[in-house]
Amino acid sequence: MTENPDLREYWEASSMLLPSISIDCAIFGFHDNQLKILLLKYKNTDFFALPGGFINQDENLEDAAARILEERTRLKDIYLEQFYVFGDKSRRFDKIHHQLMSGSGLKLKEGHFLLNRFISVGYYALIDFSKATPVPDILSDSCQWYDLETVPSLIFDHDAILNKALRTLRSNIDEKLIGLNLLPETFTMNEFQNLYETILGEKIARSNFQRKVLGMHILKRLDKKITGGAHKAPYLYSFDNKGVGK
Amino acid sequence: MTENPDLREYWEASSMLLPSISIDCAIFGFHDNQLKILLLKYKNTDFFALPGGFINQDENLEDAAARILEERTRLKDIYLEQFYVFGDKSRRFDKIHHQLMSGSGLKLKEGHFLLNRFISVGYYALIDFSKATPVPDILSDSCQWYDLETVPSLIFDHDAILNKALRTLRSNIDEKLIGLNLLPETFTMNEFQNLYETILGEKIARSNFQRKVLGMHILKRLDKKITGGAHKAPYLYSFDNKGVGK
DNA sequence: ATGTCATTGTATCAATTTGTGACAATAATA
DNA sequence: TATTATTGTCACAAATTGATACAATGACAT
Repeated sequence: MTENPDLREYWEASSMLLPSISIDCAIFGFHDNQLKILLLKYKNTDFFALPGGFINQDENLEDAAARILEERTRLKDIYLEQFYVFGDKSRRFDKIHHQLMSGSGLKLKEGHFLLNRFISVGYYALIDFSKATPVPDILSDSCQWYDLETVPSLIFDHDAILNKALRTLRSNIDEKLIGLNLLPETFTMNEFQNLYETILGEKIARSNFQRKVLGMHILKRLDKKITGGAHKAPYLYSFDNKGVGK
Repeated sequence: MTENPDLREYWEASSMLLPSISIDCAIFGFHDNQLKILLLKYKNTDFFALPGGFINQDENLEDAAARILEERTRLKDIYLEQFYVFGDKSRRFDKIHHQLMSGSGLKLKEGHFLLNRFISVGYYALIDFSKATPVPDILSDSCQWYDLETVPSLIFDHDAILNKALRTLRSNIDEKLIGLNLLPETFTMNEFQNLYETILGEKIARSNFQRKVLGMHILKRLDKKITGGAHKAPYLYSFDNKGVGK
């Protein structure tokens, strides 16, 4: 039933993996003033999920998360942060897995490791949207960005996972210097403010925002200016990496 | 070599457990104006560790943490919070486990589950010191409170775990209403302030602290007063549980 | 070139929050 | 009844945050 050698490999790797543990990644990007989330769609189904994976026996948890992220985005050395562990006993998704597999023309043998209960470590990643190259995994036919406003509903308990990721993102917005990872190299104050407003879901007074972030001394003002519209040109900024942030 | 039936049971339960995953608990109490941590000392060794355990196949992660906590303190329904997952590949503690076991007159067979790599979910618990009854586990001869100022060094990576727990506790002090769980039913403003100062490791101006916490509207002032010393008697307070906290 | 336009950078003042110190009130003790 | 140490509260200063105003300035239209 499975002739594809990649699939075979995927299948038989389970003895190299730590049992019972998985990783799910909420990968955030920012584009067109919208916060985006990267989702997989399983082949021949309408099932969406957060990218995830497992941990190799000889791999650090952190490295496994980074690897999973790299596999879906082609990006290395990315800001990643644990946000929660999902460990309910209901996290045995055998029925859904059977459905997902049949979408790929596969049948899971009884006792297959995917049919077990998993405890999943949630990581969120913040990436520069323009640099990512979304790559579907072997069971999915698309890996795409979705506006957070209009996310489809997700399988497993991934709705809850995404929700928790978002709440953590919001509450970390100041201390974790989130802009640094979601914005491109250079950006205007306006773009930075839009990111804040989008994550927090509320408007911020322009002049106060400027005062606040300049007061943090994390920005370097570039003397160049941008060619925008019929109005005063804004400065460009970049983050001033003096030992801070990723 | 092992004749003790409890030990036998402990031994053979491993097939009921989720493999590769453990839980470690940093259990905090507050007494004599000191923040305390509950530690186990392994039998016939000088090895100290945070209380920990494993997750039953049919048990929620959260419930497992609560059970482990209850086993060491006899307390149910306690404030518990995840703070981090420790997942380095170096977390295979076979050598130390062999040493620990020989303290209990035991020898681990090759392939015993304890000799594998574990990923550990860290929980911290806040408890009312006066209500806890520390209970050693089957491999330890003491379960005792230690001043955080003078904690002995811990085995495995438990020093790092305790450290992370403390940092999380500090940064959560305001939003998580930590006093509610560490203080007895009723307490004076001074005791509350001492708790804050101890956790944060810094002095707070008395009048500001009072203004701040009263402004939170989480305290109920009890009209009674305490019999203290030769000075004005302070009010007693209790937490005003209007849907907040635990 | 010149004037118009929309947006930007900064200044200003009000409102709120936080830091510091002072002081009267008061249980227990002498 | 006076003394003492601590408590609850207030009053003011300093700092932070919120709201608004306004001059500066690229691009475009004329």
